[in-house]
Amino acid sequence: MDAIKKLHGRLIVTGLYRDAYSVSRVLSSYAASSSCFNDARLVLHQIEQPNKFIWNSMIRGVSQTDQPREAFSYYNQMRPTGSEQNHLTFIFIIKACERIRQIEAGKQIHGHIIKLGFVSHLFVSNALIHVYGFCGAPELARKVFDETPERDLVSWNSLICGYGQNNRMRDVLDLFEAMQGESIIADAVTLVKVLLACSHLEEWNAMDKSVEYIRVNNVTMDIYLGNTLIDICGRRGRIELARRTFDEMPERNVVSYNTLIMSYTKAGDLAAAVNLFNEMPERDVISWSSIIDGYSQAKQFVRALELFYEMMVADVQPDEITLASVLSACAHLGALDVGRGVHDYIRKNSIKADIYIGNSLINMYCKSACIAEAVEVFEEMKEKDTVTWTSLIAGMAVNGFANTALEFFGKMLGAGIKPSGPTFIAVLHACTHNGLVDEGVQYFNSMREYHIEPDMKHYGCVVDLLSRSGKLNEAYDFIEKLLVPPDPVVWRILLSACKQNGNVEMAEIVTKELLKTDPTNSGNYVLMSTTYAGADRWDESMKLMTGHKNQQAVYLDEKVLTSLGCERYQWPLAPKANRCCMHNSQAFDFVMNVVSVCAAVPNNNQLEFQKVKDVKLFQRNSCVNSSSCNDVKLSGLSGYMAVDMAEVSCWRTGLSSVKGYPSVIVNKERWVFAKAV
DNA sequence: GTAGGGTTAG
Repeated sequence: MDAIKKLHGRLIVTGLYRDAYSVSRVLSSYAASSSCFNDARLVLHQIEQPNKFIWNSMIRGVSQTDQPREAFSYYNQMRPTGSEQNHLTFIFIIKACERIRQIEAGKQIHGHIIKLGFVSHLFVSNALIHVYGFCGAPELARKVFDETPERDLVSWNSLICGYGQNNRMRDVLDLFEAMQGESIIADAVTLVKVLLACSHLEEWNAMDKSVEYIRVNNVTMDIYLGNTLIDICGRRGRIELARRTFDEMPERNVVSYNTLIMSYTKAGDLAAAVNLFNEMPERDVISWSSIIDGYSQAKQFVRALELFYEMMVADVQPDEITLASVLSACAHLGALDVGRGVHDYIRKNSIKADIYIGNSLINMYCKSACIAEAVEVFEEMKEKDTVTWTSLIAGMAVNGFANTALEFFGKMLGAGIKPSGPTFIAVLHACTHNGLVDEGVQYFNSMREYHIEPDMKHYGCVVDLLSRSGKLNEAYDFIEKLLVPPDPVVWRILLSACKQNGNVEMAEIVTKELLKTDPTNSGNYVLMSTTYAGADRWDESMKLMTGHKNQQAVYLDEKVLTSLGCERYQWPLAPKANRCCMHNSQAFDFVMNVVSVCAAVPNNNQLEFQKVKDVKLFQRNSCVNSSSCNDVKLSGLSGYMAVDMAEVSCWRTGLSSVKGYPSVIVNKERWVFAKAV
């Protein structure tokens, strides 16, 4: 382009700028580059009688800018100046129709083409086939295709692309068949569309045949075809075939790498994805988004955020897809500060705030207990779907706004938004946290009216609902009457309610049930043991505990303990002791209690999150029982928070279930039980 | 002097 500018300058200096040939070369080069299109406009103004070459250059050029509509203005200026359109004029103006996606414009141009006798021009009719397919009228494309006297491979491909564009996958495969009937050899372009159609229709036989076709007919495996093959192999879980395709491709580009990275993360092979990411010669926004998403899928949320920072440092602009993924990582971590930063970034950089971004923001704010901000985002959203409503209702339900949650559920139904399974989980949580037992049961019974089949999570919610209000017998009967075998989680919810209610008898019955199906889960022993402890039956409690071997040393800094609010407990630690031995699931219990204490500090988010951060530090040195964590998530026990290996998210609540909750800790010598003060 | 068809993320 510098050379063109130089040439332009010389023309002006030497007075040759009126020389039609030289000037048109300069104009054509300017026009072909969308960043220099304005220079083309200026040059055009200097030309008294632009010829068709110049008009064509302008039409082609402007179609590629963000003002493709202007192409019609140049097209309409052609005739009065005495220059006539040629076949290229039509090819270029049809591209402009495609850019603005207006079929009416295409039809109008089609009329001109017929009038001026260009329909029989192969490239022109191919362009027509393509524009009709692209603008949602594959029938019209077909009509041009059928009526045209001459066809080539591009005619077939254009028609096939039109069907593909309009999700007419079956027609794509039919046309491929028809091609073979006419002994036309397909090329890479055809095969890209055919393979995608097979993948959409999950026609694996047809797909294998198409791959065979490529081999038999020596179809060139170019970048597009290779990338497509990697993609669909990856989606189908045939990761080794995807890799082989990648390795055998004569040429690769950033899409090849991105596609294979996504195949790996989908297959759960994060290490391979990371290796590939590190090997990439260049990375675009999709590369970064894919690897960030890969870390999130592997639940490595901290690492996901680190990659996001690296992306910013590498000066790659994140888009709405990246940011939605980053917000989800923030939500998992309860990283409110980062989440707010992302929200700011979205506003300041006019990132397209689509429904995914809105939903992610709501989720992030709700997981950070910032319901007011979640509502603000909700109200700003132009379009809302089931996820939008459900996220907000769930956030309200577990953050002490149960009534508002139910009110919003009513509004959701009123707005004609279909509730989903998770919506009912949220609604049942709201009832549980508000003691609305009968209403909760009614909601549960109404699920089938919305064609939603309750699953184990819903059963868990109902058990939680009944047992939290002391209806342990009803909860037990409910479990007994289930038509499917109850998940251990469901029993465990009841068991922990027995503990809360000090109902040792039922706890023993439930534990017996639990040990039948889930004997290796240390959480079961802990719950029963602490139930005994709560009833001052220390011998039985100790026996259960020490009989279980899975012990692990964890390091507890006294300062950390104090900063965690542990002074609320009677710590049997020697004054200078800085470590103690803790059972896996006691470590879990410990975290639970501590976070509950944090959660009970009203209106002090900052304090709360500071503490949660420390809990994370603590957690890193311990082995927290992850199945217990899932139980917590499901049941909303212990102050409505969730803990798991890689995350701590803390939801504040007005209730404090801490009081009277026995905490089990241990000193160097022996297990000691301490009761909450 | 200017030409037509295809691939990746929630």
